[in-house]
Amino acid sequence: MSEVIVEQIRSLIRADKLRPGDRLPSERALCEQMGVSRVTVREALRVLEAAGLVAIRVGARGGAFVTTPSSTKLSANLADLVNLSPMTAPEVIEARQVVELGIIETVIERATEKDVDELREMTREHQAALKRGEYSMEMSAAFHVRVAQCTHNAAIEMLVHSFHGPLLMSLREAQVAAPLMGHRGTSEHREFVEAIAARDVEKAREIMAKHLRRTSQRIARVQASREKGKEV
Amino acid sequence: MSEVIVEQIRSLIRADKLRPGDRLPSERALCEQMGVSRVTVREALRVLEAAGLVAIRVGARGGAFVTTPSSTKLSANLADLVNLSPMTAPEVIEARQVVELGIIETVIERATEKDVDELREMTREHQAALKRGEYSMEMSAAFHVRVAQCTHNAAIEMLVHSFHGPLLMSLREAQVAAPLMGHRGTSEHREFVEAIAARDVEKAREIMAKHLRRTSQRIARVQASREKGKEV
DNA sequence: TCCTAACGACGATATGACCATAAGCCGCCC
DNA sequence: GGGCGGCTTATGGTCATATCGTCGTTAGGA
Repeated sequence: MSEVIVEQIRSLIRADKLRPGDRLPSERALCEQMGVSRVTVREALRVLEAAGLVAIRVGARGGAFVTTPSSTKLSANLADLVNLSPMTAPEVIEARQVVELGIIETVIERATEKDVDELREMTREHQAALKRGEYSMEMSAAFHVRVAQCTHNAAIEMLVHSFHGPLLMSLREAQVAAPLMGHRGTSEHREFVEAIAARDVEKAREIMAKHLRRTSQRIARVQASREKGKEV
Repeated sequence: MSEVIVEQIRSLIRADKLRPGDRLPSERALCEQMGVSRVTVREALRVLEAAGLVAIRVGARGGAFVTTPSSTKLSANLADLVNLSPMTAPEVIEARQVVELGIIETVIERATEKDVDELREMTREHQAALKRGEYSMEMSAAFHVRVAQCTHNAAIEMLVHSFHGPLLMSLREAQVAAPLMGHRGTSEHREFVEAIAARDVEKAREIMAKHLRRTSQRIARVQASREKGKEV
């Protein structure tokens, strides 16, 4: 079975026998090596690719390369869960609130001067973009991710990153990206950064709580109107 | 490309044209329908299967059935990320602490009588198992997941559930499941349940914080000894 | 009526062939 | 002599066909 091949390669990667950037043998070589047909090997590689463990390039010197995994695939899977399972967008938002509020203390504790400077720069750019009418949900998401990076904890960063994918998609699907009310959003971002700079946990919590509450209300309205649309 | 097929089917599922339990056409039928070969269709189905969107059964009346997605696959992916990416076990634990402490307020707000009763029953069973020498990490994980269920939020539940998978694996790999120090763990669990029953947020937080701190120290020791083992 | 054996539908795998792509090489032309 | 374009070749992508294992299903016999 091809599942066996998948597990075999996966464990090779886990055991550090294969490291990110390494190239696996060619499909034809793997066939021979494992004693199976090319179809089977290909199915295994496809699964690994879908899991984000390898990237496949075509052409000469192509093949399957071990990748340093990222949260992208995870985010995509999460998006599926949100859309297909008993998990609803409001629930995801609530989870997001737990995380983003929960990390504030750590953020304030660990944010470096560089972190704060970059956050300030980011809010400046966002407000400029807003004036040009180019402010987007992606920028807002980027801000929240950058805040999470201040924890200097890859797991937390990934968590926040993962949450934004599904939410963005949820909004995009509903095609309501236009009326952003970005003014209050960006100025809240700026206030939040200053609270971090001042190492004021209480204030930062307060601002972020308000900010997330507004966002969640907006998404709730979107959700409601979409449900309504379904009924019609 | 088979990616196209994947997206096509995926969007069919998203658009509710295909619902959980539905059976997709047979491979041979899909070939004809999409104008591609069986290999291509199979690769697409394998990817969907790996993503947890369909389950494939063999034999007569077999085929690809749309599944109601669960967090299982997501959890597996998360485990990969933990093991393969710059993300370390201590980082995951910190993230877990953020979530499990962050939800306490919600847990206390929403826990029903039934929730509390079941938690009490669970701790009783666990203490009995401990006396029989059968207490395991799985039981501890189950407790934390059950607590998360009290939020009645599928996203949060999945989050906590996902965290325990990688951590358990991390411990099992290091083969240190034996010396559990389960006595303090289970009694802390019991105290925690009573704090929930009493709707005492502060006390619950305090107990859980202490509990998680002890667990994280234990895992840190495991990590340290494993690193040491690697060097040798 | 009930049990069993043959049938058919369907996925799993194998084989061999051909196409598309892209990197590297070599020769041609300036 | 150097730069550039076409050729070579390794490699993934796709296809057609064939065979096998696994099941429901069903028909025939006890």
